[in-house]
Amino acid sequence: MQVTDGRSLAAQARRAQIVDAAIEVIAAAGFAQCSFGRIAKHAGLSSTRLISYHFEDKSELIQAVVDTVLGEATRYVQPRIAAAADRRAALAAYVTSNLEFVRDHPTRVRALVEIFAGARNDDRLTTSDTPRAVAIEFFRAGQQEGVFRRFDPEVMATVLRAAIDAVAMRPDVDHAAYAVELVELFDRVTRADPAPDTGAPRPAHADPGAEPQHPRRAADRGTERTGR
Amino acid sequence: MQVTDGRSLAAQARRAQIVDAAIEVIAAAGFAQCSFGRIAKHAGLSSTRLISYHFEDKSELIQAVVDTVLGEATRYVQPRIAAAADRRAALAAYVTSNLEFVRDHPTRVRALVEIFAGARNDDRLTTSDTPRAVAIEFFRAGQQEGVFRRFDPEVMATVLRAAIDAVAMRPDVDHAAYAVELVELFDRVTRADPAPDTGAPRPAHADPGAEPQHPRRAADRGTERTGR
Amino acid sequence: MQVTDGRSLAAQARRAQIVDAAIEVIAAAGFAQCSFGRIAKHAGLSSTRLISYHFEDKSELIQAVVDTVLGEATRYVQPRIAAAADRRAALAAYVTSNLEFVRDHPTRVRALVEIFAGARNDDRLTTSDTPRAVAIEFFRAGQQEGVFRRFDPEVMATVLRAAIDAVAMRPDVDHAAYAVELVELFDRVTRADPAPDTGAPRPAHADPGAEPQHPRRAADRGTERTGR
Amino acid sequence: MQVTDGRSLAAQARRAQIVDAAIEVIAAAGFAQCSFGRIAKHAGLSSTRLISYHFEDKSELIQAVVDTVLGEATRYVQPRIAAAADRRAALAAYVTSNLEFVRDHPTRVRALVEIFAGARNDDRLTTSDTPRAVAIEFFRAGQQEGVFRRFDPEVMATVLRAAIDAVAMRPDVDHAAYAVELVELFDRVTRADPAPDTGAPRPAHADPGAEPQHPRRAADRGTERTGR
DNA sequence: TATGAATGAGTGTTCATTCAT
DNA sequence: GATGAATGAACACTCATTCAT
Repeated sequence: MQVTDGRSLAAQARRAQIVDAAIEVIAAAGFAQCSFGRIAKHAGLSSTRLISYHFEDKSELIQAVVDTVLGEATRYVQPRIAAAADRRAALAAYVTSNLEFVRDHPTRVRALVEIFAGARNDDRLTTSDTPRAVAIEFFRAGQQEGVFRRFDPEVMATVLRAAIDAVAMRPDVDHAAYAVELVELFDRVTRADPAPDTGAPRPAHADPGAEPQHPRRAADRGTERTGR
Repeated sequence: MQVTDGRSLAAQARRAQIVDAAIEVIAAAGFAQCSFGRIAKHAGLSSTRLISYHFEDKSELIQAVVDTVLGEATRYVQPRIAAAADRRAALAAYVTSNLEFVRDHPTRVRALVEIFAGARNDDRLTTSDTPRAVAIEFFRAGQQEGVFRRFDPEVMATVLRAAIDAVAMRPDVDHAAYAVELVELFDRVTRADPAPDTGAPRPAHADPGAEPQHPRRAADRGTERTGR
Repeated sequence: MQVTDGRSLAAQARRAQIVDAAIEVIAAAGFAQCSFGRIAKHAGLSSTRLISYHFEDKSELIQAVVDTVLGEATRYVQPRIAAAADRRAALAAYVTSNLEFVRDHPTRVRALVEIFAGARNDDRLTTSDTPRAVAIEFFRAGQQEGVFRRFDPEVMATVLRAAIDAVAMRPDVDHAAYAVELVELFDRVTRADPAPDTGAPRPAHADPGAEPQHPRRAADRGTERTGR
Repeated sequence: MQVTDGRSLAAQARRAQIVDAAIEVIAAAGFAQCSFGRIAKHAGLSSTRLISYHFEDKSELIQAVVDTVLGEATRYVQPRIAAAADRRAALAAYVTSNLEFVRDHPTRVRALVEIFAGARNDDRLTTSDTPRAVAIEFFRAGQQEGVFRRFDPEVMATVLRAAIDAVAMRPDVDHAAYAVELVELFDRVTRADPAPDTGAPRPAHADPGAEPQHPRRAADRGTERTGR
């Protein structure tokens, strides 16, 4: 009975099996219909007792589903962001790799979205590192670097996550095309305005007092755009 | 016993009372927890029988909720869109009035979003005129007029609706600020690129009143689009 | 407001309409599923209140169904029996006309059979002149005339009624063929044995002390049989 | 936890207890009134939950009732038929043993008849080997052997079954007398007519042991039948 | 580690009936 | 003569959970 993280290997395998069954049930029938009975039937277990044996209660099972899928997604997306040459490429990588993960694991992502949509506060889901929070931080950093224009990072993060999650719920979507569109969309809407070549006053919403944008980098981006 | 639309006034009032109670229950506890029992308790009814007396079915009640809220929203938003000077102003009016409706009726919108998120296909909700479909048509028309750049109208509509609906689920949001941000965001991301041949400076916000859209220019942009 | 039997013509018509609807519901869905709600829906009534207005309670409605159909059947069958030349022809007429009535009014007979099969003692159905009682009397009379052999009239009546009622529940049956078979069957099984041409003792079950059978009539029947 | 047929002994006992209670409720109150609540009360169970725990469905419970009683009846009747010297004796044994079973287990047979009368097609009862089908086959075989006269086996089987089932619904009946009558009745109505060419006297009851059936005679009767 | 048995609360829905016009 | 509104009881069924091995 080898033990890691306080659980034997057999128990870990059982938990994983149950989590997988739960994911499939949720994705197929929705969070509301995800009962121990359904999961047990889907997993071929003789009784629901096996589930309540391995999980303290239902919310612990749901928590395990969230942690599992979120972990997988993070392990897929993060290195692709880290490999990006600069922050704008990172944004593109973020969108692209997220949509790739959705494409490759539609069931798991659907389950996640269903849970986030259906769970209530009293279900006591703890998601310390919610994707939205990560995105907010990402945009804030980009703005401090002067790569992104001035906008409310929370709003933009909300829109970004909503746009990605929406794909998971539309099974008919062409992921590749959607990805191209979304990359273009968020590139347009986040990029800093080009430095005005005349002395004309800047548009009101760009705060002149903020970190000035490096002309060189802006120019780079300009040509980059032209080349597309 | 005056009768409109085939139902007595008393019955209409009861139905409205029940629909309102259902909305509040759904917004507070979620679609999954919206049972006749909860609704009856919330509305102070003596038994759930009163609900099944006035509604054939649970799905008929949910349908009534959807029709009610969707009707209210449409009656609020549509005249504001119609009053806009041109399509880009209409887009701003769309975003703004939608967010105003969310701000003024957060409970009702939350209920609607919960239903759309939680309902499955076999719940047979009939929403002939789903908001997303309306938005798709809106963007398509704007592209034909040459006011919007080339993008996939379905993707854009998905993002637009997702962005608006997301607000309803975040009760802490500053609606006014959010509205300003979203207007700016969707203006940037939809507007047609400036004609590349003139070096003339372009105002950051194209004032629709100052620069009337001529069919000819729309045609120009058309060729421009073709060149991509 | 003309009145017969204590009820106005309009009320009589309504009652008949409701009775007809009840018959169709019972025949189609069974006695157990025959609820006021179903009847009202089938008859196109806006509420069940109309039914409970015209009938004291459910058992009165069922009683009305029984009386109606039983009356119709009696009015069809009785003259045909009365027109028969002798009792054996009357038996044939009984079987034949009963099956004709079943053929022509399958729905009504089905309803009747469903009621008799499904009703319990506490449903307080009063059928003073039940078909089985009539048949018992018929066989008893035939035996006294010496036309029928010795058998238990109750058993024979039970079998006769069961055989006829069974047809109503088998919608695929060829009524004409069934009628021919049943006539032959009950003729064979009821007819008095031919007078033994030897002095051999009669079979045990024929009580020699009972009314002697008229040789002439028995002979008639014998030739009649031979001619078939 | 010994296990037979995939169920523990305890579970089998519980199921049997519930089935027995269901039988008694159905026989006493009718199929329509057979609810989980009534069964639970009759069996002294604390809640209906115990029933739905041991049976997937109400229809599974009813199916269990049918299988149980039909199995018992078959196990009683079949060896008695098999022990009969010839087919006519088998017919007598069929009637007699059926009525004996009815006499000894009136409640169980009543329940069975109630179910068959009250169940509808959508109750999806699977009775592959319905008693009527067995009877049809029995008569067909007897005709091929030349033991039975020409008649429609389906009609005869319908009458036979209806006659037997009717007894179960008449609690006041003298089973022994009824059995004697029915045996006589179906013997008379099924037996082949005597060959018309010989003037030899024919015993009222053909003793099967005395007059062995020769294939040749069967052929004779075959042509005789063709002549009708 | 696993599991069969049991359970009370709650689901939507149907029922015949009563009340008040 | 007709009807809309209301109601308590019962229906089969599902739920997560506890008990006892």
